[in-house]
Amino acid sequence: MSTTSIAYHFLIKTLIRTPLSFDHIPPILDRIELVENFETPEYIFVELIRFYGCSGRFEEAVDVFCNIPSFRCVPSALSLNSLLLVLCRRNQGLKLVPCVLMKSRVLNIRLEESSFEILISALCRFGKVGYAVEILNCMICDGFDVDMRIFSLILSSMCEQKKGFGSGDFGVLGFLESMRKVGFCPGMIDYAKVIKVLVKERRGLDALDVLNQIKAARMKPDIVCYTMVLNGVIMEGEYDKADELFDELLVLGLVPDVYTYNVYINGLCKQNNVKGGLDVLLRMEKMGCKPNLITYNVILKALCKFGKLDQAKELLSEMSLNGVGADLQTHRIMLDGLFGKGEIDEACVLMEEMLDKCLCFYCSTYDEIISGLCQRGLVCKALDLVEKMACKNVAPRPKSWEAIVLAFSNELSLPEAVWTGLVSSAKTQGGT
DNA sequence: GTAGGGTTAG
Repeated sequence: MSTTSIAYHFLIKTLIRTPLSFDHIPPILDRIELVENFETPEYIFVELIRFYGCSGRFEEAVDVFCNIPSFRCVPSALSLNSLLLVLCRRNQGLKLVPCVLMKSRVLNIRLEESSFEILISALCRFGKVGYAVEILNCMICDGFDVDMRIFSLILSSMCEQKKGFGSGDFGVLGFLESMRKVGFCPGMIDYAKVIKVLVKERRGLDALDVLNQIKAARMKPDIVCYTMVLNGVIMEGEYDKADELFDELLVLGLVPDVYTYNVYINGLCKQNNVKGGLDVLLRMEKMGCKPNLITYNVILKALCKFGKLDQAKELLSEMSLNGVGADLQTHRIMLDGLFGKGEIDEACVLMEEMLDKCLCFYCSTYDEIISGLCQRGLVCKALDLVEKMACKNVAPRPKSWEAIVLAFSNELSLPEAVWTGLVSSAKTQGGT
């Protein structure tokens, strides 16, 4: 390498580090091109491309790349990749990519596996998985060895697409199948992602199918996969299959964790088998698996649904003894349960407690309680609650006001508090 | 050998 080229490289490197040096670069390049006659090393262009690209000057970066031959240099995938990398960072740069690819053909640059990888990851990042798949197919056709990471990346992007990729040949399952034919060996994470999407799309039986595929590939599905599939079949109401799955994972020597138990208990509760749910709760504790908030909420909800309020209250104190604090959801479940069983007084107490504890969210049961009180002629009590809600900035819905006004309809005039409440309620409704 | 992917309700 010539001393001159080293000097130019130094000069350019220095300029790149100097702020606002854009104007100084073209004259130097002109000089190298027209006055000097050394073979310019490619890495000088790589640095320039990165520099322009990182400054958002995509066109200039592309110009540098296209003009490389004028500098007595044969461009390779090295400069192409550096250009692709910067262009692929932003949508604006991405638009120039097709042009660059055509130009690189003219320049006789053979795309390398790494070039494809850059393009595919960019397309996946921008949510254009369809194009990523097309490029993947090109790679396969051209006889490239595709890195497993690329398959996983595309699969994972497919799974993250907002619009479900659904069934058929163009879905996740179709992709998985066709990629397996060209040598892709999905790992547990790949399978888990596919299962997750299927369950999310409420296709529990397809998820079960994938679980069987894992087994067919002589792999042992792990507890996460089992848990998701279990959840999937339960959502589809396939409770027999759920039982089979639970037995199966035990036979395989997998240890259910709190997620697994929660899903299973939820399934039992959905079958109205609260007793079964409680049994499993005992069993998991015995096995050393601590129930969490979700475990309790699921069972509490089932107990309340069947009006087993005493048992629910018992479980409530049990959970706090176990160090699991009730959350908003827990309170809502209990409130609904109490109200549903007609225990308005207790529901009132709980409602006040919730407001005191600053669990200050709007809850439709509040309105039901207020209406319920009004219907029983306990309008003063209802007004107390409304006031308490106001203190916590929780506004009753119009339904509550209607009930209150109705309760006063036999009287000559509404109390002032009701008027102001009504007015501010109207304002809020108008504003939203 | 590792991490990582998973649970109620709305």
